[in-house]
This record gives sequence, C-alpha cells and structure tokens, in this order.
Amino acid sequence: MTTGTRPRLRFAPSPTGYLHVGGARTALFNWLYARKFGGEFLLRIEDTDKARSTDESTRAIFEGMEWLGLLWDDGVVYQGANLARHQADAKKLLDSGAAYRCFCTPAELDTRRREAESRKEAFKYDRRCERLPREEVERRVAAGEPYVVRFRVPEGTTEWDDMVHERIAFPNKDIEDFVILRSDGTPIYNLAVVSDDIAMRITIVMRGDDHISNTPKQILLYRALGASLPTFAHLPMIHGLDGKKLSKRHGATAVGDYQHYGLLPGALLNFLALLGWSPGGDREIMTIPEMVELFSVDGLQKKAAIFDPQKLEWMNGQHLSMIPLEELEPRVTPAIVTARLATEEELVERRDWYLRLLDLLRVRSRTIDDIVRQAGPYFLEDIEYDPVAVAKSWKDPAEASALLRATREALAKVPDWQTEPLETSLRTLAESRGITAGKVFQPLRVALTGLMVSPGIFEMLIQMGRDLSLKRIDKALTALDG
RNA sequence: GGCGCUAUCGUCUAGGGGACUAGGACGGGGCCCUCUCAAGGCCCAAACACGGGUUCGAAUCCCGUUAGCGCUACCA
Repeated sequence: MTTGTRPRLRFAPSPTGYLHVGGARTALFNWLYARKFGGEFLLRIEDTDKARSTDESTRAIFEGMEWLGLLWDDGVVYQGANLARHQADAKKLLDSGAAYRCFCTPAELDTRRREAESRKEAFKYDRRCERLPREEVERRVAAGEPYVVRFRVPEGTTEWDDMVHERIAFPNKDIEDFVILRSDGTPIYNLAVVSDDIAMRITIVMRGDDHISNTPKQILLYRALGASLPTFAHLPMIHGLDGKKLSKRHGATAVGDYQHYGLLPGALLNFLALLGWSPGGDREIMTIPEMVELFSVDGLQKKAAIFDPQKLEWMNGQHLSMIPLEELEPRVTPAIVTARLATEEELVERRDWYLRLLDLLRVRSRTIDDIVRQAGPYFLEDIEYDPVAVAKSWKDPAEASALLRATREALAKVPDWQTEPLETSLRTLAESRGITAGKVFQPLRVALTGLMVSPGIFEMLIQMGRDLSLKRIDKALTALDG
C-alpha cells in the first residue's frame, strides 16, 4: 500500500463502443476520490485489442467525459503505445523464470478444453510446456515455431484487502498459468494493465467488480515484477430492470443517449453516484461540488444496483429546477435553435424575457426536451390547436366565441399589463357572467397556446405580452367563427 | 461444472447488538393547494431470503442453505 503520497487513480476504458453509463460511474468514483483527497485522475485508453478498438469510440469516450465534466489530469495514455514496455516486462518475467514459453496451439487447447467439458471437469492448462527441456525450447524457437508466454503461478494463496469488500482470497491452485504475451508478441490484458499501472504509478485501482477474478493474477504479476501493490477497490455492477448486467437491449446505455435525450450532466452524475454509493442519511439531491465534499469510501455499496430510468428522470427534473437560470440557458438554447423556434441572436436580444420563460417552463419539465416541447407558443407566429383541447374547452363553438370575445374586450381595456389588473379584469368578467374564473381561463388558455396545459394564465399573458395575446385571441375567434 | 462476489419495501438506499412499531427517496394509491399541468404539502400500501448458532438481546456478529450476479479466451 502506498501511503503518504498523493493518490493516483485512473479510468481505463477500452474503445470498443460508446461511453457506457457503467463506465461513466466507474470514472465518476475515481474522479470523486481524486478530487476529494487531492489526488490525480488519469485517463488511459486500452486499445490493445486492435480488432475491436476504433478511433470513433475513443472520441465518443472523450466527448462523454467532457460533457460530464469528468476532466482528467495530464495527457491521455494510449496503451497501444506502450507495446515495447509490455514486451520488455514479459521478457523480464521470462528471464527471471516467472514465466515460460508455451507451444500449445489454440486448436489444441480448444480440443482439450472441450474434452474437459464433456467430462464435466474444470479445464485448467496442464502446464505441459512448463518443464520442456531448455534445449528443446531453444530448438523450437529457432525453428520459428510460434509460442505464447505464460505466467507460472506459484503455490499458495493470493489475497488482498479490498476497499469496498473486505479481504478477498483466491487459492492459487484455482488460477491457471495464464497467457501474458500472444504468439504475435502483443500483450494480454492482465500484463498490459499491470505494466501500465506500475509505469503510471497508480496507487488505487478502482474498477468494476467483474475484475475481481483478474485481481489475483495481477497481484502475482506485480510481485513478479518487483513492484509495490496498489490498493484495489471493486465497485458493484449496474444491472438493467431485469437484474442482468446492463446492455444494449435495456435501452439507452450510452452517456451520449442521455445527453441527446435532454438530461443535465449534473443530474446524470448525481443519479449514477447514488447507484452504488450513499452519503449516509437521507441525502439524495447533490451538486457536483457537494458530491466531492460528501464522498467517502465508507458509503460505497457492495451490491449491484438496478438502473431505474424513472428515478433518473425525476432527478433530472429536480436539477432542472434547482440550477441557476444562467447555467440552464446554455444547455437549452441549442435545443431551441435546433427546433427552429428562434435563432441564437433573437434569444440574446430578449435574454431577460427568455430566462423568465425558462423559469416558467422548467418547473413542469423533466428533461430539456420537455422545455422545448412547451416553448412553441411563445415563439411561433401560428399555433396549432390540440383537438382534445378544442373538444374539451371549446365544446360549444358559439359559446366559446362569445366568451372569448368578451375576454378580449376586457383584456384590451386593461391599462397596465400586470398580474394584478389582469387578474382583477378576468375575475370580474367571470363574476359578471355568473361563471367561475376557471371557465374563463381554460378557453383562453387554448386560445393562447392551443393546449390543455400550460403555466398559469396570468404568467402566460405577461410572458406573451399584450400584442401577441390579443392577436392569439383574434386568431382563435377566426378559427371558431370560421 | 469450478472459482468468486452479493443478499433490507417493485427499485435506489438509511441502519454498523438494545434508539426499529425498520427511516428516506423513486414509482403506485388517496387527500390538500389550485385557472389546467407541473411543482409543493400531508397520508396509505410495500422489505430485514431461509435455517441454525453467539448473546440477556439481533436487520446488525458467525456458520450453513438457497437465490442472483460475475469470471472461467492467444477479449478488455
């Protein structure tokens, strides 16, 4: 264990897809730990599987991390660039006798594995190449026969104190002599990881608990390489609603999906943090700085958590209402522009009005898209009338028309377009007609927005302004009378 | 199959031997507020997997059972 020095952690995704929410959560915990305890958070791209790694995936990972605000210290480490060191480490192990050459071919291994399975036995490499005479090994190497390098697993037990779990122990007899270098000379995961983590001076390896069974192998490698061990922390998995490991068939699993769906990064992070960690007590809604402040290893969960999209949406709604309008604005504006409701310039021109609108709409929204969906009537020249709204609130066209006409007259006479006088005017109108105020408001709502639901009627009148409000009523009258 | 990890409401969790009639949140149901929808407030239903111990006393500690999940490649 390294103590006294600043902790160094890393997030090490393989670029074989998108940035997965599970990966994002692993990154988050690493990042939180580094921020909380004054350490370094590094990013390493594990691209040694050339068949599956793509530049596009690498870019997606960067984008996802940046959007989430999980920024890394120092430059990105590309594992593929460290081939020479990986090979040198393998050579070191070969020279010290900690590893040996194995000439068994994949086909042979496969056959033996199948045989073992058909006998219902656990397959484990039988070490037949381990005791090959030196002369034979040299002869076969000289003859150009392909070979892999295998690690010679010693006797005993390999164990460690996990930060999340307690002590975890594996009898070495259950670990086979695993391959560390392929026949083409490239490293296998466990070697590459250990070699890089040593080189990067990583002190805490925090990752998904699907790596628990790799850990004893890696510990053995650290020892054989003469390096000191990092502290291991194995985080629980995230499962889908069916209890299985989260995958594509569970729907949206990429961080980018949620970005496009209109979520706030702070909300996604808050939700992910609570999936596998608790600050203790009843605390739920947290900003990123608050999460850093509250973070501790004690609150880390051992049990896999199920990803519940409903709670995520609720949480996003909370964040939407909570963050400063100035912070919300730049996240909504691109969506407004994309929806062709307004140009960025128009929004800048009417900034105060625009911020007030956002404030009106966000309380009844769970996503940024919800806000955009409600924003139409405030920007567009023409609105569409929702058939259901028309059927319900303009049930009798003649009656609705008469009422709206009276409403228009009353509103037109209001000298000061403010809540108080507007409210007095409409309530007086209702009273004089012997109907409840709601009976006046609802047809007006449909005239103004074309919809059944909206913010409060006076808030809307003010937000739309006198001219647009009256114009909307005129158009409604045309539609009703026509 | 072998090895490993895990086990509190449907879900996320609080709880770290007596404060538990097991608390909060999402979701569900009801009520209030109210011009609609939200938001908010109040209330209801809903859990310690099972079996043994340890102890005066277990959701909390130990051991089994069961179940779920993960790993079991010349993938990462």
